[in-house]
Amino acid sequence: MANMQDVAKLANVSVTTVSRVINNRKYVNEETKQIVLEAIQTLDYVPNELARSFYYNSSKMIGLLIYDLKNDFYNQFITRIESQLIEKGYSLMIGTTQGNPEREAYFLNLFLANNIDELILCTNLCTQGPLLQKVLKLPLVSVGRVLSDEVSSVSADNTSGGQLAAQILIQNRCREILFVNGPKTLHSVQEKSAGFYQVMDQYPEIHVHEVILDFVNVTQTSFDQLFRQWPSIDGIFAASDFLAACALRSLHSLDKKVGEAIQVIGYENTNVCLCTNPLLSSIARPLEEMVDWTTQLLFQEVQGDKTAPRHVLLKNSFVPRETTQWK
Amino acid sequence: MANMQDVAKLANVSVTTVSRVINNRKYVNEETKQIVLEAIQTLDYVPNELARSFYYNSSKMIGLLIYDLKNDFYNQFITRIESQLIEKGYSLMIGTTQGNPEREAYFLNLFLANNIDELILCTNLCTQGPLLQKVLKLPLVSVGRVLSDEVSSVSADNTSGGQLAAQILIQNRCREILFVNGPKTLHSVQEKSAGFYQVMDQYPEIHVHEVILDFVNVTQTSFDQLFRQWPSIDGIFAASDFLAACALRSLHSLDKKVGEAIQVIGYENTNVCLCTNPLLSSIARPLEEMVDWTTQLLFQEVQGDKTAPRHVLLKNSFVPRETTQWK
DNA sequence: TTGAAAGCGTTACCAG
DNA sequence: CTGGTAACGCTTTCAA
Repeated sequence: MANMQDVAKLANVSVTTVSRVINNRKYVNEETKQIVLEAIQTLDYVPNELARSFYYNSSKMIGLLIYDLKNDFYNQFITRIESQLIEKGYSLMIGTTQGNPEREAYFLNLFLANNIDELILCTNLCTQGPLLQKVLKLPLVSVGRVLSDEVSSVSADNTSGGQLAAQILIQNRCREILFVNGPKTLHSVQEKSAGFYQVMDQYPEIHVHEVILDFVNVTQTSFDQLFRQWPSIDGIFAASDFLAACALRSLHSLDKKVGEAIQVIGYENTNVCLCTNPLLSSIARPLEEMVDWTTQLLFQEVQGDKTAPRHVLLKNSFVPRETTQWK
Repeated sequence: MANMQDVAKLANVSVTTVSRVINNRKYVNEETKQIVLEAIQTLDYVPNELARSFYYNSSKMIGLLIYDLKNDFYNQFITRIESQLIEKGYSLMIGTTQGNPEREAYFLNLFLANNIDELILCTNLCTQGPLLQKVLKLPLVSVGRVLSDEVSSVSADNTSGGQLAAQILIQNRCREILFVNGPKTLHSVQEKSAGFYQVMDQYPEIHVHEVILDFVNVTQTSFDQLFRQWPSIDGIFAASDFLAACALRSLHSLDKKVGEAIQVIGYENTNVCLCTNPLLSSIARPLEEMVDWTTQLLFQEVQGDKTAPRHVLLKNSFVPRETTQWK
């Protein structure tokens, strides 16, 4: 691969001049510029970004740590934020932890060693000790959860999500509700519950059955049993769309009219909602707003304002589809 | 951030010695080593990977260009291959083209400028001219499609996928089949059709209705009309799982017993299959094999054997679920 | 077993 | 407007 020296030699100028041409600096004669550009063309010269990053000790890279790539929300998040970062001349380095502490440490070290300029966290951190200390020195933003007071964050208010679901079910005149919750250890689950019951507690005449199911290891049969146990359920709030999808299959085999005799609301508005039968109504996080805030906080931090972490909390919204009736 | 000099100074040795310690070279006294390691500890020193890459003119990075992150198959692909590459000391730099030629060029240039060591292509390329020339000089492997004779590739034989679907439907005694195909411009679609008809043409008594639908802009209503037009359809082969999911919703509203009165087979075995009602049977690509071959070809190429591109063609398999009956 | 110095490709500074 | 040179952090070679 040709380098700046080669170009300089061919164009009969100094490397300094070549550098000036490449970076579009002033103080270079138009004619000289043309000669240099030609030389660049004929040599197929590409500036070595590695050398440049090395010199500036800044890679123009932003690390993004995430649990995995399966999540629809974070997929859309990545797509949108990547476009915004490209515009600012940055690109994304993505690491998936898979819930594996070693992978987490591996990627954090990789990010650090590659001098990423900023860090976006889309997952919980289990790293401790010196590595964590180094990470916390970076400008960073946590997305979807508040990690600590010191780390800026952008998240959606799960409490409002729970409230919203409760309100919709009540509006739709449900009287006996199945609340399919996730593991209580998750902070998001706790918030969701809190919001849900905040509203429900105002309606003592409405009965709520709460049940805790694993988000991934669910099958239709888990629900078959529940519906046999409580046959007069007329509303369901599921803590994930996948959970809701399983419920729908069970309801179908029991010949219940979903959207009429029984209302179902999922959570997170993933692509699952577009494949179920009937199409699943769900609670959605404000994607665009979250991305825009993340970008803003990120570059606010990079301005050196590392002393003032901010926590942005946004509202969820309801996306009606076929599993809820609405006027 | 501390650098090697700082460590050397603190440990009262030369940078050379520090370098030796870091890289676990021999010819360094055990005591000296301990002193250096301590210095590294106290200074929180992290070797600057950028400087190292710069020196070696190799980033230990592998570029991966992909259409987007929504695809379940490629998500799993990335997850698995990333683990294999990490083991070999490489990491992944991911670029999503979104079908945008500018984005494609942007990422290819980014990869080139960052001296990626190898390239994995999980999408078609529309880049031409000098950029393409530079890209083709890299060791690269195309996944999912044969790009050209000169580029090694790993893909699944869509012809076999089409054959497989036809065989299953016939085994299950379908007599009037709806073949919901995608746009003929796609190479994969052509292959699939070829395989499907290769088998079907041997059974003149079976009737096939072929219909071409857009993979993404489909709704249930597209199917409502088709089933009204051909009410005695008893088998469906859809060119994508999403297409099949839409068909299922339509069948449901028409009260057809799926899996009994009518058999449905999707394509690609995405997570969609786990959300439909009933659960969708589908044709799957051999993920593990594809990843393993990709890794192998990649490192075969990097050994300098750039002159002998190989094309690996693997077989698809059938994943039975609830939309097909089977003994 | 250790260290001094050259070199990787680029940019910034200072002289001309 | 142009060019020489130091500097960025690390590895390697060669000499001690």
